[in-house]
Amino acid sequence: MTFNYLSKHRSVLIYGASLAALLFLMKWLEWHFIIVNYAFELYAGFIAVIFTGLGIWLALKLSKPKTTIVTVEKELLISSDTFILNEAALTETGLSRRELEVLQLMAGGLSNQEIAEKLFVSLNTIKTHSSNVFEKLEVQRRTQAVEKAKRLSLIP
Amino acid sequence: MTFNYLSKHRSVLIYGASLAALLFLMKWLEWHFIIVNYAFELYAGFIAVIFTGLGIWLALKLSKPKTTIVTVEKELLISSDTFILNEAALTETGLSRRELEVLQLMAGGLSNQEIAEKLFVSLNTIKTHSSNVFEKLEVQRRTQAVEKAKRLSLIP
DNA sequence: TTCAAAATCACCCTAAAGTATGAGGGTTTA
DNA sequence: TAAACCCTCATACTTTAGGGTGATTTTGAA
Repeated sequence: MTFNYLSKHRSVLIYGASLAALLFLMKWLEWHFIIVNYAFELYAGFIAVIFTGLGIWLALKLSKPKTTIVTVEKELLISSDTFILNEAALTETGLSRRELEVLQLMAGGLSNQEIAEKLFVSLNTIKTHSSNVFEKLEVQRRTQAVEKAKRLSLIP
Repeated sequence: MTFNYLSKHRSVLIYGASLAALLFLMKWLEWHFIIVNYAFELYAGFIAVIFTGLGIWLALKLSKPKTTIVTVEKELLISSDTFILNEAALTETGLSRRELEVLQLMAGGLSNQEIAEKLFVSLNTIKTHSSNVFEKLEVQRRTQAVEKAKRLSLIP
């Protein structure tokens, strides 16, 4: 902002200085070569061209850039695969780390036996865990547990 | 494009005409009031100011608007709840209408007994259907069936 | 160090799920 | 009309899931 204002002022000053300088040049020429009379039109044309250029330069310098804002809407796919665990729901349900782990494998379609093998624990342990999961999620079956867990964003 | 070019041309023509007219005016003034000698600076200043203005006008007329492209990313939720059944996958798996129906209820977390009651058929019928579903989806358990069905967009 | 969860495992029992086979009745299609 | 599905149901059997109880060991925080 401040820079813009300064540059604006400088441009005007430079323009004024140029005008003054040219007039002095004219005066000087008038006294040294008496050609004012028979070449007035030439001088006028010369000044006209010069100051037209100056005007153009001034205008370009001072004019605010005409900005055409083109709004391009860009589609952003959300949610699709950006999974963020719902910490709030997790703490509210009171699911432990291990229980969440079992729940995830459950959602993957694994049987309790397969989960047990994957986690290197006994089948009974998984049964205990899954029972706890059902209780904490307030459901009766694993399919319901998976469905609810997905709704709560506990699993992708 | 063509309009722009024409307008450009017209501006240049107007500028040239103005210049010529001013020179003629000068000439006329020179002949009618012999004030050329003692007011040369005044004339020069006059011409300078006039053509500065002309230059500014020209520049503003000719300068192309600077186009700034602003990309605005607009979040668009897609898919989230716009479910479209994957007909291709449906025909490929060879699932019948009833089997798909059972699959949907299965995904809702219903037990076979509940599905049977909802569809007013016997538990055995649902067992048969679900067995067929598992076979056609090439899975062993209902949780796997639900998972695969969702992947194939057979169910929301 | 102590105490409370959390994790582990074992039994027992019931319920639900899944497999296999057969069979009757309905619709569609070559 | 026969073949090919589809829907229905039954019976019998096996497997898996789930509920209940109790116990031991780990672990993390006060």
